[in-house]
Amino acid sequence: MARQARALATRQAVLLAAAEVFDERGYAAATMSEILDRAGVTKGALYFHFHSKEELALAVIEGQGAWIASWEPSSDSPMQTLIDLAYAFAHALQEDPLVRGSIRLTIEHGSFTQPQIAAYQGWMDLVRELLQRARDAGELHPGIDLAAASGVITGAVTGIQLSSQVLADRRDLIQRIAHLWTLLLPGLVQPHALARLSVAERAAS
Amino acid sequence: MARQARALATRQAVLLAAAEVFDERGYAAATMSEILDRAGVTKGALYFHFHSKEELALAVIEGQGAWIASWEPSSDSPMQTLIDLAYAFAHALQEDPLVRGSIRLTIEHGSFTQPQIAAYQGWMDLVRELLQRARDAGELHPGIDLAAASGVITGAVTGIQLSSQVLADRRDLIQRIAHLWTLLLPGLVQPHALARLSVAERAAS
DNA sequence: GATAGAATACCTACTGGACGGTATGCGCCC
DNA sequence: GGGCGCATACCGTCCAGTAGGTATTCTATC
Repeated sequence: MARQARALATRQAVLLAAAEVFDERGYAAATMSEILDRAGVTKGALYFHFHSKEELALAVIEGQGAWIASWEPSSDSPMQTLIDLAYAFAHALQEDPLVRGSIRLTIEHGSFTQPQIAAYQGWMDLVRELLQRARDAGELHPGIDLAAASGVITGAVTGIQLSSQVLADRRDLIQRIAHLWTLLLPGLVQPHALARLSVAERAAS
Repeated sequence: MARQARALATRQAVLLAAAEVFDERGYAAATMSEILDRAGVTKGALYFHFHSKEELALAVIEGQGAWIASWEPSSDSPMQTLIDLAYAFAHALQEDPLVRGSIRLTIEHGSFTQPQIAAYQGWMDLVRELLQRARDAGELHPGIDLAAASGVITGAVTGIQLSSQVLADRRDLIQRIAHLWTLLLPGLVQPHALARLSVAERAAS
């Protein structure tokens, strides 16, 4: 382990640089040279750790799963947890290059289809599970289609994130998420539950 | 006009082929050769009509504006018109290659930023105007922020379209749009108006 | 309504550069 | 001293764009 300390550092540097470049340019327009330069690493070093551009991209996409796995649900009501998740994700999109790059690669379709679908599915599963718990807690309207609702929520967050990125470099992302929840919750949760939810972002725990 | 008949045909063929390839591959991964082949046209012909790859892409993006301009609002309530617009757009995404390519180029950011923002803005303006009329007609909840709502709606449609594309090649797009409206309308319109709206797709006029 | 000639529309062959990937070699730590 | 981690130089390919020539169609003049 110790002898790999340097190796691990360069690997991380490459991964970070790759995520940044993929985020800014997209997969096809990203060049290995730019990743090299930004990581401050030579070609030999990069290709020692990642055998191809595609493998590198897949490693970046993995970052998404890592973020989901590392996310800790608040000990609040399921619905409130879902709301908080959206804000936590929004902040990750603003600050964590790996998440940013990962999302862009997931959204761009063409080369990878398989892992992209898996990444999407990871999100939908998480949202759906929270919705399920919200239903069990009696927060949701009766008759809500959980699969449909989780599809709408993930899709809407995806799109809102995207338009915020194109129009304002994600600076207004938090606000837009707030607007989304404001409009979406009345169709989702029962009035008594709605009254107890804080739609705006809450202070980080 | 008559003397340009042939020229116009090839120009259209190129534009169509370009839209298809851009839709399938994205801007950077799209090659002029593939566009050439698919259009059944030679390089000289293409470069006579479009002087660069970028110019070609911009021409495709224009298709979006053309679609908006050619769209005719139904003579129904403003809110119903907005709902119908989403379905009409969904069908265009399923069937009209120019719209498909146009959307992908708009969503991919990087090279064009300026025209992309304009395209986005066109959509938001249209949605906002319909919302304004809906408010004037007393359909909306009081206190709805029109700018915020139009941002949420366009963003949500964008993202839902995208996830439908990645996950199911847009086959379930109509359904997903229906789910979106089902969840979104209660937070947007007043109960008496909601009762009069048909959320599902209506037969084409 | 034929003819010249001038645009217009298109074709083919080519070029320079950039890109992803590789081969080979060298130092440094266990 | 052996393999892990990295450096450098190089290769083949592909791509956007161009140069220069050719066909096609319109216009003008008779």
